Amino acid sequence: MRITAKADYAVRAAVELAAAEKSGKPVKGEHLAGLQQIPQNFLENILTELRRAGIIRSRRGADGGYQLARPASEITVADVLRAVEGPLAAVQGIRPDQLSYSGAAERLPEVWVALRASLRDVLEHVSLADIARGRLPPVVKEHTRPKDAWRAH
Amino acid sequence: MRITAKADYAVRAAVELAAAEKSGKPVKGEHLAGLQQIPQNFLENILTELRRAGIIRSRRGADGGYQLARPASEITVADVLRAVEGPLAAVQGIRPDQLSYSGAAERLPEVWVALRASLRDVLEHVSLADIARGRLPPVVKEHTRPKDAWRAH
DNA sequence: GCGAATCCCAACTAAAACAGTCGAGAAACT
DNA sequence: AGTTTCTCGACTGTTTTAGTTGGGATTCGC
Repeated sequence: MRITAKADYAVRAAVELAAAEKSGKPVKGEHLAGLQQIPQNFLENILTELRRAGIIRSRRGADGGYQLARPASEITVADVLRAVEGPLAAVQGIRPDQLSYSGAAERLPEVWVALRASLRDVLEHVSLADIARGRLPPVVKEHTRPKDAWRAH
Repeated sequence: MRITAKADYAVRAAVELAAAEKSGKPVKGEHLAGLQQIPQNFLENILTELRRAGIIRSRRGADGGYQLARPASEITVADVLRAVEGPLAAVQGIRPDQLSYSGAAERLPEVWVALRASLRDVLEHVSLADIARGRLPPVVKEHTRPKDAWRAH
Protein backbone atom coordinates (compact mmCIF):
# COMPACT_ATOMS: atom_id res chain seq x y z
CA MET A 1 0.00 0.00 0.00
CA ARG A 2 2.62 2.51 -0.90
CA ILE A 3 2.55 5.52 -3.13
CA THR A 4 5.67 5.43 -5.29
CA ALA A 5 7.97 8.36 -5.95
CA LYS A 6 6.85 8.29 -9.54
CA ALA A 7 3.19 8.61 -8.65
CA ASP A 8 3.90 11.39 -6.20
CA TYR A 9 6.04 13.26 -8.73
CA ALA A 10 3.41 12.90 -11.41
CA VAL A 11 0.73 14.45 -9.24
CA ARG A 12 2.95 17.26 -8.03
CA ALA A 13 4.01 18.15 -11.56
CA ALA A 14 0.43 18.01 -12.77
CA VAL A 15 -0.65 20.31 -9.95
CA GLU A 16 2.02 22.81 -10.92
CA LEU A 17 0.69 22.72 -14.46
CA ALA A 18 -2.76 23.34 -13.05
CA ALA A 19 -1.43 26.38 -11.22
CA ALA A 20 0.10 27.64 -14.47
CA GLU A 21 -3.10 27.05 -16.38
CA LYS A 22 -4.39 30.59 -16.35
CA SER A 23 -1.17 31.95 -17.89
CA GLY A 24 -1.87 29.92 -21.02
CA LYS A 25 1.85 29.42 -21.46
CA PRO A 26 3.58 26.05 -21.41
CA VAL A 27 5.95 25.31 -18.54
CA LYS A 28 9.42 23.96 -19.31
CA GLY A 29 10.53 20.64 -17.94
CA GLU A 30 13.50 22.20 -16.23
CA HIS A 31 11.34 24.77 -14.49
CA LEU A 32 8.82 22.18 -13.40
CA ALA A 33 11.59 20.02 -11.98
CA GLY A 34 12.92 23.00 -10.06
CA LEU A 35 9.55 23.98 -8.65
CA GLN A 36 8.95 20.59 -7.08
CA GLN A 37 12.53 19.43 -6.56
CA ILE A 38 12.24 16.46 -8.85
CA PRO A 39 15.15 15.00 -10.86
CA GLN A 40 14.63 16.48 -14.29
CA ASN A 41 15.36 13.47 -16.46
CA PHE A 42 13.11 11.25 -14.43
CA LEU A 43 10.39 13.86 -14.51
CA GLU A 44 10.54 14.15 -18.28
CA ASN A 45 10.02 10.40 -18.56
CA ILE A 46 6.96 10.76 -16.38
CA LEU A 47 5.66 13.72 -18.36
CA THR A 48 5.94 11.65 -21.51
CA GLU A 49 3.72 9.04 -19.95
CA LEU A 50 1.21 11.68 -18.97
CA ARG A 51 1.22 12.98 -22.51
CA ARG A 52 0.69 9.52 -23.95
CA ALA A 53 -2.24 9.12 -21.58
CA GLY A 54 -3.73 12.34 -22.94
CA ILE A 55 -3.46 14.27 -19.71
CA ILE A 56 -0.95 16.86 -20.82
CA ARG A 57 0.31 18.31 -24.10
CA SER A 58 3.82 19.29 -24.98
CA ARG A 59 5.54 21.58 -27.44
CA ARG A 60 9.20 21.58 -28.42
CA GLY A 61 11.62 24.32 -29.14
CA ALA A 62 12.08 27.73 -27.59
CA ASP A 63 8.79 28.70 -25.98
CA GLY A 64 8.00 25.01 -25.63
CA GLY A 65 7.04 23.15 -22.50
CA TYR A 66 4.15 21.28 -21.03
CA GLN A 67 0.55 22.17 -20.29
CA LEU A 68 -2.61 20.37 -19.33
CA ALA A 69 -4.61 18.91 -22.19
CA ARG A 70 -7.91 19.59 -20.40
CA PRO A 71 -9.09 22.07 -17.79
CA ALA A 72 -7.49 21.38 -14.41
CA SER A 73 -10.92 21.09 -12.84
CA GLU A 74 -11.67 18.12 -15.07
CA ILE A 75 -8.55 16.12 -14.29
CA THR A 76 -8.60 14.09 -11.09
CA VAL A 77 -5.76 12.68 -9.06
CA ALA A 78 -7.05 9.23 -10.02
CA ASP A 79 -6.53 10.08 -13.70
CA VAL A 80 -2.92 10.97 -13.06
CA LEU A 81 -2.20 7.94 -10.92
CA ARG A 82 -3.75 5.55 -13.39
CA ALA A 83 -1.65 7.09 -16.16
CA VAL A 84 1.64 6.32 -14.46
CA GLU A 85 0.83 3.25 -12.45
CA GLY A 86 -1.71 0.74 -13.57
CA PRO A 87 -5.08 0.18 -11.96
CA LEU A 88 -5.59 1.82 -8.58
CA ALA A 89 -5.59 -1.37 -6.55
CA ALA A 90 -4.36 -4.78 -7.52
CA VAL A 91 -3.54 -7.99 -5.71
CA GLN A 92 -0.28 -9.31 -7.13
CA GLY A 93 -0.96 -7.35 -10.27
CA ILE A 94 -4.46 -8.76 -10.73
CA ARG A 95 -7.49 -6.53 -10.44
CA PRO A 96 -9.55 -7.45 -7.39
CA ASP A 97 -12.68 -8.10 -9.41
CA GLN A 98 -10.93 -10.89 -11.26
CA LEU A 99 -9.70 -13.04 -8.45
CA SER A 100 -11.41 -15.85 -6.68
CA TYR A 101 -10.50 -17.68 -3.54
CA SER A 102 -11.79 -20.82 -2.03
CA GLY A 103 -12.41 -21.90 1.53
CA ALA A 104 -12.94 -19.47 4.33
CA ALA A 105 -11.46 -16.59 2.30
CA GLU A 106 -14.13 -16.85 -0.36
CA ARG A 107 -15.55 -13.44 0.44
CA LEU A 108 -12.19 -11.71 0.68
CA PRO A 109 -12.29 -10.31 -2.88
CA GLU A 110 -15.26 -8.22 -1.83
CA VAL A 111 -13.10 -6.59 0.78
CA TRP A 112 -10.46 -5.76 -1.81
CA VAL A 113 -13.11 -4.37 -4.13
CA ALA A 114 -14.49 -2.22 -1.33
CA LEU A 115 -10.98 -1.04 -0.62
CA ARG A 116 -10.51 0.03 -4.20
CA ALA A 117 -13.88 1.73 -4.22
CA SER A 118 -12.94 3.71 -1.15
CA LEU A 119 -9.72 4.81 -2.82
CA ARG A 120 -11.67 5.92 -5.83
CA ASP A 121 -14.05 7.75 -3.58
CA VAL A 122 -11.25 10.07 -2.63
CA LEU A 123 -9.06 10.12 -5.70
CA GLU A 124 -11.80 10.64 -8.25
CA HIS A 125 -13.24 13.55 -6.36
CA VAL A 126 -10.11 15.62 -6.04
CA SER A 127 -9.14 17.57 -9.14
CA LEU A 128 -5.82 19.20 -9.90
CA ALA A 129 -7.57 22.55 -9.68
CA ASP A 130 -8.77 21.73 -6.16
CA ILE A 131 -5.24 21.15 -4.96
CA ALA A 132 -3.69 24.04 -6.84
CA ARG A 133 -6.15 26.57 -5.47
CA GLY A 134 -6.15 24.98 -2.02
CA ARG A 135 -9.84 24.22 -1.89
CA LEU A 136 -10.15 20.56 -1.11
CA PRO A 137 -13.52 18.90 -1.62
CA PRO A 138 -15.73 17.63 1.22
CA VAL A 139 -14.58 14.05 0.84
CA VAL A 140 -11.08 15.08 1.85
CA LYS A 141 -12.22 17.35 4.66
CA GLU A 142 -14.29 14.57 6.14
CA HIS A 143 -11.38 12.23 6.18
CA THR A 144 -8.87 14.67 7.58
CA ARG A 145 -11.17 16.07 10.22
CA PRO A 146 -10.95 13.40 12.93
CA LYS A 147 -7.97 14.31 15.05
CA ASP A 148 -6.43 10.89 14.78
CA ALA A 149 -6.33 10.95 10.99
CA TRP A 150 -3.00 12.71 11.33
CA ARG A 151 -1.49 10.42 13.91
CA ALA A 152 0.71 7.42 13.24
CA HIS A 153 -0.97 4.32 11.85
CA MET B 1 -1.19 0.93 -4.68
CA ARG B 2 -0.77 -2.75 -4.82
CA ILE B 3 -1.55 -5.45 -2.34
CA THR B 4 1.42 -7.78 -2.21
CA ALA B 5 1.27 -11.55 -2.28
CA LYS B 6 2.52 -11.57 1.26
CA ALA B 7 -0.26 -9.33 2.51
CA ASP B 8 -2.86 -11.35 0.66
CA TYR B 9 -1.50 -14.63 2.01
CA ALA B 10 -1.42 -13.27 5.54
CA VAL B 11 -5.08 -12.31 5.44
CA ARG B 12 -6.17 -15.56 3.82
CA ALA B 13 -4.31 -17.62 6.39
CA ALA B 14 -5.69 -15.55 9.23
CA VAL B 15 -9.21 -16.00 7.90
CA GLU B 16 -8.73 -19.76 7.82
CA LEU B 17 -7.63 -19.61 11.43
CA ALA B 18 -10.76 -17.62 12.18
CA ALA B 19 -12.84 -20.35 10.57
CA ALA B 20 -11.08 -22.95 12.72
CA GLU B 21 -11.56 -20.92 15.86
CA LYS B 22 -14.58 -22.78 17.20
CA SER B 23 -12.76 -26.14 17.06
CA GLY B 24 -10.29 -24.85 19.62
CA LYS B 25 -7.56 -26.88 17.96
CA PRO B 26 -4.46 -25.42 16.36
CA VAL B 27 -4.10 -25.74 12.59
CA LYS B 28 -0.84 -27.04 11.17
CA GLY B 29 1.20 -24.95 8.79
CA GLU B 30 1.06 -27.60 6.13
CA HIS B 31 -2.70 -27.82 6.31
CA LEU B 32 -3.10 -24.06 6.22
CA ALA B 33 -0.85 -23.85 3.16
CA GLY B 34 -2.93 -26.51 1.46
CA LEU B 35 -6.24 -24.85 2.25
CA GLN B 36 -5.26 -21.59 0.59
CA GLN B 37 -2.72 -22.84 -1.92
CA ILE B 38 0.17 -20.91 -0.48
CA PRO B 39 3.82 -22.05 -0.60
CA GLN B 40 4.32 -23.59 2.80
CA ASN B 41 7.76 -22.24 3.66
CA PHE B 42 6.83 -18.74 2.71
CA LEU B 43 3.63 -19.02 4.68
CA GLU B 44 5.45 -20.13 7.80
CA ASN B 45 7.66 -17.04 7.56
CA ILE B 46 4.53 -14.94 7.42
CA LEU B 47 2.92 -16.78 10.31
CA THR B 48 6.00 -16.08 12.39
CA GLU B 49 5.55 -12.38 11.73
CA LEU B 50 1.92 -12.60 12.73
CA ARG B 51 2.90 -14.34 15.93
CA ARG B 52 5.52 -11.71 16.73
CA ALA B 53 2.86 -9.09 16.21
CA GLY B 54 0.65 -10.87 18.74
CA ILE B 55 -2.05 -11.82 16.28
CA ILE B 56 -1.64 -15.57 16.41
CA ARG B 57 -0.16 -18.13 18.76
CA SER B 58 1.71 -21.26 17.86
CA ARG B 59 2.57 -24.57 19.46
CA ARG B 60 5.21 -27.02 18.39
CA GLY B 61 5.30 -30.76 18.30
CA ALA B 62 2.65 -33.29 17.41
CA ASP B 63 -0.73 -31.67 17.96
CA GLY B 64 0.94 -28.31 17.37
CA GLY B 65 -0.06 -25.63 14.90
CA TYR B 66 -1.35 -22.09 14.80
CA GLN B 67 -4.38 -20.38 16.24
CA LEU B 68 -5.58 -16.85 16.73
CA ALA B 69 -4.36 -15.11 19.85
CA ARG B 70 -7.60 -13.17 20.23
CA PRO B 71 -11.20 -13.74 19.15
CA ALA B 72 -11.57 -13.50 15.38
CA SER B 73 -14.18 -10.80 15.79
CA GLU B 74 -11.61 -8.58 17.45
CA ILE B 75 -8.93 -8.85 14.78
CA THR B 76 -9.32 -6.62 11.75
CA VAL B 77 -7.82 -6.88 8.30
CA ALA B 78 -5.92 -3.71 9.10
CA ASP B 79 -4.25 -5.44 12.05
CA VAL B 80 -3.04 -8.24 9.83
CA LEU B 81 -1.81 -5.95 7.08
CA ARG B 82 0.07 -3.72 9.47
CA ALA B 83 1.74 -6.77 10.99
CA VAL B 84 3.27 -7.89 7.70
CA GLU B 85 3.71 -4.63 5.86
CA GLY B 86 4.39 -1.40 7.59
CA PRO B 87 1.96 1.50 7.89
CA LEU B 88 -1.10 1.27 5.66
CA ALA B 89 -0.15 4.09 3.31
CA ALA B 90 3.19 5.71 2.76
CA VAL B 91 4.72 8.00 0.17
CA GLN B 92 8.17 6.67 -0.62
CA GLY B 93 8.17 4.97 2.74
CA ILE B 94 7.28 8.13 4.65
CA ARG B 95 3.97 8.41 6.44
CA PRO B 96 1.78 11.01 4.77
CA ASP B 97 1.42 13.08 7.92
CA GLN B 98 5.14 13.71 7.96
CA LEU B 99 5.73 15.14 4.54
CA SER B 100 5.55 18.68 3.35
CA TYR B 101 5.58 20.11 -0.10
CA SER B 102 6.00 23.60 -1.36
CA GLY B 103 4.49 25.49 -4.23
CA ALA B 104 1.21 24.54 -5.79
CA ALA B 105 1.31 21.06 -4.25
CA GLU B 106 1.30 22.39 -0.72
CA ARG B 107 -2.07 20.88 0.08
CA LEU B 108 -1.31 17.52 -1.49
CA PRO B 109 -0.40 15.80 1.81
CA GLU B 110 -3.97 16.31 2.91
CA VAL B 111 -5.08 14.25 -0.02
CA TRP B 112 -2.71 11.45 0.93
CA VAL B 113 -3.92 11.60 4.53
CA ALA B 114 -7.52 11.41 3.36
CA LEU B 115 -6.59 8.47 1.21
CA ARG B 116 -5.12 6.65 4.16
CA ALA B 117 -8.13 7.47 6.29
CA SER B 118 -10.41 6.02 3.66
CA LEU B 119 -8.38 2.83 3.59
CA ARG B 120 -8.64 2.58 7.35
CA ASP B 121 -12.35 3.16 7.11
CA VAL B 122 -12.68 -0.13 5.31
CA LEU B 123 -9.85 -2.18 6.73
CA GLU B 124 -10.44 -1.41 10.37
CA HIS B 125 -14.09 -2.30 10.15
CA VAL B 126 -13.76 -5.73 8.66
CA SER B 127 -12.84 -8.47 11.11
CA LEU B 128 -11.53 -11.93 10.33
CA ALA B 129 -14.77 -13.31 11.72
CA ASP B 130 -16.77 -11.19 9.26
CA ILE B 131 -14.96 -12.72 6.31
CA ALA B 132 -14.92 -16.27 7.64
CA ARG B 133 -18.62 -16.33 8.30
CA GLY B 134 -19.44 -14.44 5.12
CA ARG B 135 -21.17 -11.51 6.79
CA LEU B 136 -19.45 -8.40 5.59
CA PRO B 137 -20.09 -5.16 7.43
CA PRO B 138 -22.05 -2.22 5.99
CA VAL B 139 -18.93 -0.31 4.98
CA VAL B 140 -18.08 -3.08 2.52
CA LYS B 141 -21.62 -3.46 1.26
CA GLU B 142 -21.84 0.23 0.56
CA HIS B 143 -18.70 0.18 -1.47
CA THR B 144 -19.51 -2.93 -3.44
CA ARG B 145 -23.10 -1.96 -4.16
CA PRO B 146 -22.65 0.51 -7.03
CA LYS B 147 -22.66 -1.59 -10.16
CA ASP B 148 -19.44 -0.11 -11.48
CA ALA B 149 -17.47 -1.02 -8.36
CA TRP B 150 -16.83 -4.37 -10.00
CA ARG B 151 -15.83 -3.07 -13.39
CA ALA B 152 -12.31 -2.34 -14.59
CA HIS B 153 -10.58 0.72 -13.16
C1' DG C 1 14.21 -40.29 27.74
C1' DC C 2 13.74 -41.36 22.67
C1' DG C 3 11.82 -40.35 18.53
C1' DA C 4 8.68 -38.14 15.62
C1' DA C 5 6.18 -34.19 14.55
C1' DT C 6 6.09 -29.45 14.21
C1' DC C 7 7.33 -24.81 14.57
C1' DC C 8 11.65 -21.37 14.64
C1' DC C 9 15.13 -18.70 12.59
C1' DA C 10 18.72 -16.80 9.81
C1' DA C 11 20.63 -16.77 5.60
C1' DC C 12 20.36 -17.20 0.87
C1' DT C 13 18.61 -16.39 -4.03
C1' DA C 14 16.24 -15.08 -8.41
C1' DA C 15 13.34 -11.93 -10.42
C1' DA C 16 10.87 -7.86 -10.61
C1' DA C 17 10.03 -3.14 -9.47
C1' DC C 18 11.78 1.28 -8.36
C1' DA C 19 14.38 5.36 -9.06
C1' DG C 20 16.81 7.19 -11.66
C1' DT C 21 20.73 8.45 -15.74
C1' DC C 22 22.32 9.05 -20.43
C1' DG C 23 22.82 10.14 -25.29
C1' DA C 24 21.38 10.66 -29.82
C1' DG C 25 17.56 12.50 -32.35
C1' DA C 26 13.41 15.18 -33.83
C1' DA C 27 10.51 19.55 -33.71
C1' DA C 28 9.84 24.31 -33.26
C1' DC C 29 11.13 28.91 -33.22
C1' DT C 30 14.52 33.00 -34.43
C1' DA D 1 21.36 27.58 -39.50
C1' DG D 2 21.36 27.42 -34.89
C1' DT D 3 19.42 27.12 -30.47
C1' DT D 4 16.10 25.45 -27.47
C1' DT D 5 13.32 22.02 -25.87
C1' DC D 6 10.94 17.76 -25.89
C1' DT D 7 11.37 12.40 -27.42
C1' DC D 8 12.71 7.84 -27.11
C1' DG D 9 15.07 3.82 -25.99
C1' DA D 10 18.49 1.77 -23.53
C1' DC D 11 21.12 1.38 -19.59
C1' DT D 12 22.25 1.04 -14.40
C1' DG D 13 22.26 0.52 -9.36
C1' DT D 14 19.34 -0.41 -5.36
C1' DT D 15 15.48 -2.18 -2.98
C1' DT D 16 11.57 -5.09 -2.58
C1' DT D 17 9.18 -9.14 -3.51
C1' DA D 18 8.58 -13.85 -3.38
C1' DG D 19 10.19 -17.23 -2.34
C1' DT D 20 13.86 -21.62 -0.81
C1' DT D 21 16.97 -24.01 2.21
C1' DG D 22 18.79 -26.14 6.17
C1' DG D 23 19.74 -26.72 10.72
C1' DG D 24 17.82 -25.96 15.46
C1' DA D 25 14.46 -25.82 19.31
C1' DT D 26 9.95 -27.59 21.45
C1' DT D 27 6.44 -30.57 22.47
C1' DC D 28 4.15 -34.84 22.70
C1' DG D 29 3.34 -39.85 22.82
C1' DC D 30 5.25 -43.79 24.16
